[in-house]
Amino acid sequence: MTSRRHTSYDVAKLAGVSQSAVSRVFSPSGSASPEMRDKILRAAKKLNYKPNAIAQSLSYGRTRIIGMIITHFSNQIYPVPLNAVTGNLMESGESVLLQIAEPGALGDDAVQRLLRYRVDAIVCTSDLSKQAIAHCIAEKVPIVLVNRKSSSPHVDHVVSDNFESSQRVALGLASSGVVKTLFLKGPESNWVAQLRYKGYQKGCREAGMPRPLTADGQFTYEGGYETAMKYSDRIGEIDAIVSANDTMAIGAIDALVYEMGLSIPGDVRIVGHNDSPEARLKPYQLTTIRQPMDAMLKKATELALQRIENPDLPSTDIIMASELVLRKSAVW
Amino acid sequence: MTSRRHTSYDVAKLAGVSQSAVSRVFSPSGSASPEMRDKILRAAKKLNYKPNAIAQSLSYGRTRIIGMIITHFSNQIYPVPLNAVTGNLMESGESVLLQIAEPGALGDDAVQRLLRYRVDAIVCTSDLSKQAIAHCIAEKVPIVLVNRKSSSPHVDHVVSDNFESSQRVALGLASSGVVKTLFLKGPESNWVAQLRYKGYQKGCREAGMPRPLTADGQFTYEGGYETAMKYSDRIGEIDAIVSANDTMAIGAIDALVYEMGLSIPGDVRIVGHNDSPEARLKPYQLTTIRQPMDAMLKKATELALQRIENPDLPSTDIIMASELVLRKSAVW
DNA sequence: TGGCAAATTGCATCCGGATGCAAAATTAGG
DNA sequence: CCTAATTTTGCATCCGGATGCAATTTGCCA
Repeated sequence: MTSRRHTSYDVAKLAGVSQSAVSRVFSPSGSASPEMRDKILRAAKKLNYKPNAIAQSLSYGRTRIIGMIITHFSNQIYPVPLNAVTGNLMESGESVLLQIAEPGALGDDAVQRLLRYRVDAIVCTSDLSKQAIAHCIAEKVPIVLVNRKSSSPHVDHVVSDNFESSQRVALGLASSGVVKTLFLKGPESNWVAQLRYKGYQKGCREAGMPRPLTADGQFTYEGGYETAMKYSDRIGEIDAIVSANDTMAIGAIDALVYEMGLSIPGDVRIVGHNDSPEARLKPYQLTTIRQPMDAMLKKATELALQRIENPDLPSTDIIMASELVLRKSAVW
Repeated sequence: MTSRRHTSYDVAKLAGVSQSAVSRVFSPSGSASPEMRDKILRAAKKLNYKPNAIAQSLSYGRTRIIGMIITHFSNQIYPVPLNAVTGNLMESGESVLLQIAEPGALGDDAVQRLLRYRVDAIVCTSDLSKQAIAHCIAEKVPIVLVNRKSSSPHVDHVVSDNFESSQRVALGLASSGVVKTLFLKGPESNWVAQLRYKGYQKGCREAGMPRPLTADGQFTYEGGYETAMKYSDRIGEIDAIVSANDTMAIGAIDALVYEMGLSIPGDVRIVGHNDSPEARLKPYQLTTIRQPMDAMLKKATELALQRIENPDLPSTDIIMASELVLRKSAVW
């Protein structure tokens, strides 16, 4: 089989018509007579012709590609329901060009690469520099940040109510008699981690609880595990541990229950954030805050698609309500 | 700011040279005098010009994009270390166009979309029809299957030793005195699931164990959980449960330990496959088979890149050794 | 059946860079 | 200092489709 890639010219020649006719038959905006359409479609089928999306992009001025930047956490994939994104986009005929950013770092390189491919928009769950965002704006590429914040007025945001939900955790715990707590923080540089911490502090103040003890668990299992071990002698004074994500909470539980022989929620209550898959497992039954990541990403892609159509829309900030998932590890 | 997208023509005009000069300065193969290079780079910087990758693709005949098709499992992201792929590719200047296929279905649509974008190669962890593969071959797009098998001689494969590793599980269990076992199967249509089942059966035969009982858990937590519950009255006769993936094994453990009050490995031993993140958690400590998914994907992208350079290489089948991870749930 | 509007089709050009070829400029050698 | 070899640079064209415009055909109605 000597087949090379067939083009609209090949189809045109085979069907005995002009290239523009072929183009028109394959374009929703073009029209053609029934016989012509028929002739061309037959020829196209024979050659297994499909329009070259790259060439289309070049003349159409749109690639129908959405750039997506996600962070991966050390040895664990960032639990982004990617299918929420791609599923949503596939219906509108868009594809996803993926970039993965290191957890701490800025996704600036990723942005550059995406811009070079002239993606129609960028959905990003990673930190970006002001400059990177400025580039997107200058090139008029809409950008939607998911659970991140930028000060630029030209950027859409989709976030969950991180501050308020953590605040409510404090109030809830207080209502069940908890007084002394330990808060497991995420990385300083992480906006979400900070909000959850601040929100929890505020909640403690409002509830009349003392300032929580705090420790930095870097969002990792080991961070949670080791923090718990470090507090082993003082654990008696602590009524509850609140963790900025589930991974650290799971680590802490493993230390408390399986190393120190404590029982949960009997000796200590635990609350996490994110409702990750482990949280619902029988040995944990972790009370946690579920952010509707699925819906958030779906919304983010919708916003992106909207803004592609209508670039001058005022920028939108969407805050989606998290849901408290009360399981056995802490109840109120 | 009225900025539109700047092109090589804009840069050329600003620098007072021809467009081809600009192109040459930005192309590794092109050469230019130092002053020209300087003038152009200055102008380019002023306009923040970067070559349009789409336009480059069109004339270069390569997109520098790798298509990737992954499956997602119901409510859980397929645990593909995507960063293994993208990290590897980023170094060679390639990007990833992502498609997500439904678990059962064939990724044929995904292939079509990728072909329309003229990706340089496809890496796929999903099932594909013969026809889809034929299309790739006809269009001379290299395709690498990860943990799947096709009969086509033009396709590269990277798989783990699914059959042999499951076989070894049987021998290992037998050596520790296990006789009667239950095997938790994955979906019929899944090639990996089948191999693990067959391998385990073979191992049983070799070890002189009776044929294992079998149940279909569809690779899901619920599948494992419910199967275990169903066998609750006969669980006394069973020495060990072997599961074709960890998710089902975890489900089974939750049922056995937290519903039926059994102890592991005291009453039943459990073995899983995949070494998923949950497997190492304290309450499970699941003995499992770890396939080097990271290395497999890395190898797959390497193969793809190689074949892009040299399409006539004989096709390669790589089988990577899995590793037995002995934890508490079963020891030998 | 003539005449005009509407639909069909093809031609030419554009999208943004890459590159073969030839003209112009530089360098080297005698 | 002049010619030949070499480098630098620009012109023209190509990659594969989309589309405005004009030419051609078809259809409709009087």
